[in-house]
Amino acid sequence: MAPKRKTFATLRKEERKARQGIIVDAAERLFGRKPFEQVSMREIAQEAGIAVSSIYRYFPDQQSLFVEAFVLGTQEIIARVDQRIASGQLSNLSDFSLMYLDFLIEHDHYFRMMTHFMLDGQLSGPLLEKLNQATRSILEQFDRLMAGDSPSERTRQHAHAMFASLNGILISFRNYPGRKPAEVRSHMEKLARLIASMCESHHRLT
Amino acid sequence: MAPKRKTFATLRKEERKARQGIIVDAAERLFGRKPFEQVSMREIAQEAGIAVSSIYRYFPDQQSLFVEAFVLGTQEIIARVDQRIASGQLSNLSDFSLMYLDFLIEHDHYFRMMTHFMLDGQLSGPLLEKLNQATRSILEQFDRLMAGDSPSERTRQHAHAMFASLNGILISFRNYPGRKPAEVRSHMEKLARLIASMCESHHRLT
DNA sequence: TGTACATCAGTGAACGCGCGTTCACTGATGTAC
DNA sequence: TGTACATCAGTGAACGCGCGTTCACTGATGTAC
Repeated sequence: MAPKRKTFATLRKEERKARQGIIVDAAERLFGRKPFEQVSMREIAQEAGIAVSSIYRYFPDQQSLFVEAFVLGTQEIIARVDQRIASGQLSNLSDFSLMYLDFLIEHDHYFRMMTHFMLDGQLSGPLLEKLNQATRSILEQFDRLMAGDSPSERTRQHAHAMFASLNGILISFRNYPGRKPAEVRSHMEKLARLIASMCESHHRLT
Repeated sequence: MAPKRKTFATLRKEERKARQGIIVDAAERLFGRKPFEQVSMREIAQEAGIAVSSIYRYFPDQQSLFVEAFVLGTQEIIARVDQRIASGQLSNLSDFSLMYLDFLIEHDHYFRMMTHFMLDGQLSGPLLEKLNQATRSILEQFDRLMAGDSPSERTRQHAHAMFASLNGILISFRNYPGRKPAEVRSHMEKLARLIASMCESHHRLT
């Protein structure tokens, strides 16, 4: 009895997870179309092809749903980076920075959420913990790449500086007035490369 | 008749400006207490000691009022910087960066607004223009300080990088989990100094 | 000086809207005996 | 195999709230003759 029940129960769990996924996917599709703060539960329901009230079977409230979407995004970027590092691309800081930048330019909604959560931080306990974990993971990626074999306080600082700078570039020039998206992007990349090289040489020399 | 009428009219204008100022001040006081997106017209009215509908005698809508508050903030920071530069303090990039940082840490609501507008950019024409002008002014300050006597494309890039990095520091570590405000601040300052020195030496050397 | 009129600050009450969330219910599927 | 019961996905309609904004009005002050 125990194994059989377990299998059935597991299946249920999996189906539930799959349904949650459908809802999150619908939300992310909408995030691609408009600022995520403006996406309502009604819209998500419509996009997912279900009733509004059904969403509440899978998420206790709107914030949890949004945080879930954010966390999935984080996992995606981390997986992507890990893979590239393992395959030997992404050896220097400049490449890594560009990849981080490009990911966030393309997944703009994800960047918006990140900024929004960083700016507000009015989250209840467990959600906040999830988010901090996500941010920490990203920071560690920077850290690992710069540290090479010997992590140190100094390296950690450079990693922080680099992380902050890239976020700052994304914030500060995203609405660069009078520029086309492609121009904005190339300007951002130029700046990222500049800072990365500054950071690298400084880290090497001192 | 012409001169007399003019005087009267001018007085009226000035009184009007003064009343606008009272409303903006009330708003800013509230911004110090809670995130500015959460400040409602009703609250501002109460804080200013007037009726809600009275606000609409002085501002066409909420957004204009907020933008006005933001623009005044920008003017304040620029005036402050100009003064210090004129008086000979603030000769190097590091000092300048720290001052910029400190201003935004202390006027947190101002930083929030800045980020919010940068992130959204869903403003109608004239308001958008006002904001861009404000941002440009700040960027020019960076530019002027680094350029010394010979402005160049390269200098401009370094200024941009510095500007972005500082904004990024403010965004990325403002909710550094488990740190007290004083610790956060000193961490931010450390990073700002690090980047400024990287930037300075790089700009000098190459 | 007195009178009729224009201007404008200021107001309380109401409008209309969109939102997140809850409720009571249906119907299908699985479980126990 | 049949029956009574439990579980749970899914739903449409409604609740309640807070918000920005508008409206019709009052009363004070300035202007013209």
